[in-house]
Amino acid sequence: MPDDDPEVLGELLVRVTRRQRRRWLHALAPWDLSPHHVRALRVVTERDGTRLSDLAEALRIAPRSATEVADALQARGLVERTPDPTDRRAVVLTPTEQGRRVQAEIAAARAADNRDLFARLDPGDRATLARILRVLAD
Amino acid sequence: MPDDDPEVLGELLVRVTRRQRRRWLHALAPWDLSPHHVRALRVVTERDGTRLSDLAEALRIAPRSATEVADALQARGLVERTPDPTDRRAVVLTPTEQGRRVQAEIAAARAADNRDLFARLDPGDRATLARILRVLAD
DNA sequence: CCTCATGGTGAGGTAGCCTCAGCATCGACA
DNA sequence: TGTCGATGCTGAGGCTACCTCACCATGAGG
Repeated sequence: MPDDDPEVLGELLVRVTRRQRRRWLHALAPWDLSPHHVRALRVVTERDGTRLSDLAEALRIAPRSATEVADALQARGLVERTPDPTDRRAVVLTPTEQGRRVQAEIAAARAADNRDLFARLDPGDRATLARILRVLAD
Repeated sequence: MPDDDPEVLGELLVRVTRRQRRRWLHALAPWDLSPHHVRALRVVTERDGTRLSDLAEALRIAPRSATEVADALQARGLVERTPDPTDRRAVVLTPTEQGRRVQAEIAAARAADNRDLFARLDPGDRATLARILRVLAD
């Protein structure tokens, strides 16, 4: 089996990402948040004033499920629900002070995680990998 | 942000694998099997005569959950439960004829999927990618 | 205004995990 | 050889994260 066999590459790719996912899960433990909640928190802190429907779209889940994600983040004191001033049907989510802090901490943890993983490559290989991945990501 | 920034690399990596996962999910639709069930079927067809406890370990789930996975595959006529001749407490799973056929078809689909994805790279880049991923996979 | 579309949520269902308890059997040891 | 803790599987019951469907309030265009 040659080294550029697509099967081998696919297998390697899943191995690397599985490994990385596990590391990430472990790194997340201190905050007791699922990756999905983390993603939601990130969406909410990125664009200030996120509608539930926007959140649903960003997370690619049904609107009804976005309600539950919002409930969870709100219960943890990370976001607040406030009425949308421009549409009285709508609700916008805004991060609390704690939400912003947690989001920042988690972003730092992710950065550290990535640095850790890719530190095994020299700068040249990192650039090469980036180029190749860009081709695959389209 | 330089091209070899770990953050960028991490982001690219998840983008590529998310894309690939979606393609895979789509490719799997004709058989109406979840990725997890596919993985289970593969485990069972690889080593002939798989104990439930072995399956649980291979899938990294609790033994009780392996029972359910086995139920599902059995209900679809893909595997059979037979008593273990060497231990009357145990149950071994063996693929049915149909199970083997489905497993082979799915393996072919995966191969096609991988060929598709990596066809965008020339052989040199494929080999380079393999080398780099091997470093990351450890 | 009236009507239809849109934003959020209650109710209720499913899939896939889990733990705990229970039963049969195994294997080691007195 | 009888006993007893360990092992293999499964029933019962629970949790989480999704889903659809129905409902209500509000918005926006005739």
